[in-house]
Amino acid sequence: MTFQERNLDATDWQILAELQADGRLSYNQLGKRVNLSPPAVADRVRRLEESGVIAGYRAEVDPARAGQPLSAFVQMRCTTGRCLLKTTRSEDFPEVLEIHKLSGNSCTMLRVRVASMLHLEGLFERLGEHGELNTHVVLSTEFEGRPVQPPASDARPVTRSAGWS
Amino acid sequence: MTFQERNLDATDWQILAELQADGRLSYNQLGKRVNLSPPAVADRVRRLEESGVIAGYRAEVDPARAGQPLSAFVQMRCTTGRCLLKTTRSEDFPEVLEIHKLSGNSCTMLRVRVASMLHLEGLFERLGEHGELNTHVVLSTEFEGRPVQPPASDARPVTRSAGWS
DNA sequence: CCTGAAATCGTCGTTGC
DNA sequence: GCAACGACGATTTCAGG
Repeated sequence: MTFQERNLDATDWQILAELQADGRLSYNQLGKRVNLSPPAVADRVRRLEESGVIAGYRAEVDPARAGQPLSAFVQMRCTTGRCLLKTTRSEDFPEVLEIHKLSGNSCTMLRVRVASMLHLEGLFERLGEHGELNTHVVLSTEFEGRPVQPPASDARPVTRSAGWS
Repeated sequence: MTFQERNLDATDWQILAELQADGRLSYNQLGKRVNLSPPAVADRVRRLEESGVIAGYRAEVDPARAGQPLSAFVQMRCTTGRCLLKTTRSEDFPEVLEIHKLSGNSCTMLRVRVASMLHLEGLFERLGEHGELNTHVVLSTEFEGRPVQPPASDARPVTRSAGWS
């Protein structure tokens, strides 16, 4: 699929907001909230799906209530030739929920989720084989999963005079 | 709601796996995949919802295709009395997708998402008012949103002899 | 937990603006 | 090109065993 960025109007963003809040809204209810007929919203939603803006629909599982209350961030500075991304497959580390390549000193940023401190310790030991770790245990999460929102209309974030400050 | 951790059997985990992959599965299709009748799976799903294991159903929006291709992690070391958590409301920073309180040196870990480098620069300047920043721009994301999976049956991650190594 | 029937919803083709 | 109307098919839900 070619990567074309669709032009989203206000109605599209309204639809995205509703479906990010409740992915199981019927086209009937969704149509009422955005002031469109059910077939009209169905058409728009289908276009959003086909263009990839809507990547899918997921049930959100509360990890704590599913028996995995501990999470952490792990910055990795991979040993040359032993980078986690190249020497292992994702199935070897089911506790790793996300892997991001970073700029800067750290090679990658990992997000992990485990059942207990014992699991976390064991995971850190296994990850340590692949490089230098910098771990941050999450004490609590203020919020996450905030919906993607339309960019601010005043697109210019700061006004500065030319030259160095 | 009291925080009771439900006992999930193999069928529950199977249901959770399917609904995390596709949150819009009908009870008909879901029943076929887990070998249950539609009313039976509907009952199980309803119990999972009411117990909070299933926190909700969300449409997953691809931020890049929605015009916000840049993301970053921000570790904050809040200035005393100016902690971001206490002096601002979340609406003041719509670019912040997640806020986690951390152990260790950093006060909090933020996950941010913006439309351009100019936005990112402006956001960093605004966040800088609240404490010391340590920013990590994401170059690419290997994967994220991996589903919550059942804990491994061999719950003991490592075997070690007593005493210091 | 499975089988049947009624109500609701999604889908499709058509028409009108 | 987009939105509203109407009929068919599927799904959800409730009753009973």
